[in-house]
Amino acid sequence: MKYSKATNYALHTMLFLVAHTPDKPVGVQQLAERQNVSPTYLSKILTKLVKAGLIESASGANGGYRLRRKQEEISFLDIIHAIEGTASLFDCTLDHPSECLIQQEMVKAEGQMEDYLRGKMMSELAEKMRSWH
Amino acid sequence: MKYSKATNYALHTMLFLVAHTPDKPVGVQQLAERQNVSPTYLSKILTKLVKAGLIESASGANGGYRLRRKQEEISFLDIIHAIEGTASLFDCTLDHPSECLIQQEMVKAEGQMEDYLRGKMMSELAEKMRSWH
DNA sequence: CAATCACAGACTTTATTTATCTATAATATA
DNA sequence: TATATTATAGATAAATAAAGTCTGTGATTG
Ligand code: SF4
Ligand code: SF4
Repeated sequence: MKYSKATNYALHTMLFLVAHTPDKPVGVQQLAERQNVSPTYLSKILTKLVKAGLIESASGANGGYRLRRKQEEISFLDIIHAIEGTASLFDCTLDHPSECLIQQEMVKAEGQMEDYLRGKMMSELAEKMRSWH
Repeated sequence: MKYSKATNYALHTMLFLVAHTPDKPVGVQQLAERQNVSPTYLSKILTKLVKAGLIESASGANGGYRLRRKQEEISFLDIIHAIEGTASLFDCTLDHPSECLIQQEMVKAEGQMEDYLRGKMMSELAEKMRSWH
């Protein structure tokens, strides 16, 4: 079990957009270079973020991506859910999974992780960034 | 990102071993039937649990698997780590991941889930089982 | 109109997971 | 001791998922 590289790309892109000057859209090419990933692939990932309402895109010259919400309203969980989906990490494969005890505990455990990620906003990260980089 | 089916099999097997009469080893055939999985495949999974020291195996007639520790000393996390490994769920693929802020937060989030799983013992589950099944 | 950009879908490649098959080693018991 | 029974190991195959490419289309700017 691993987070996908797509999630990694998405998180780093969001962090960059947050740290970057607001309002001016950033093209996928620039974003892709920083992460050593092909623009077309990154584009596919960012489209998911667009559909999730986290960023917005502008076609044409001087187009690109920019934040849609304020950075203090974007959580890690928002981004991760946009990429990985919201399904549970654990699926009881047996026939009566609706009341599966194991399943229940696994979901609770996952909930702990999600709670943390839900509370972790991009603004906080950007703050730390500024004092380091 | 999903937990593997192997983890599911391992957890259910452990739960069965805990709920079952202690001391008498249980063969992989019996364990496999309950979960609709091939004995050889399950065997491979259980061997990981053996190597992790959670259960022990006995060859030959009347052989099989039995718990090695007391059930109140076996946590969900023990089982999951035995199957999935202990590596972090998130790998920053960029060049300076040692001090990656994103990585740090992801590891913390994962730690929340692990804390829950570390505290969840098989004995507690077996308890609930008894009052249901 | 021409250049620039995002989007969509088909496709390929690579990696991982799941599962099978076969042969070997250990053990009980008849 | 011989035989049946059971776990283990390793090679391999099949299925699934993730990662990445390619190409064409549509929107926007200037
Ligand atoms: S934990 Fe109990 S209820 Fe859930 S699938 Fe396993 S046996 Fe069934
Ligand atoms: S979060 Fe900052 S330090 Fe970490 S990889 Fe991204 S840019 Fe580098």
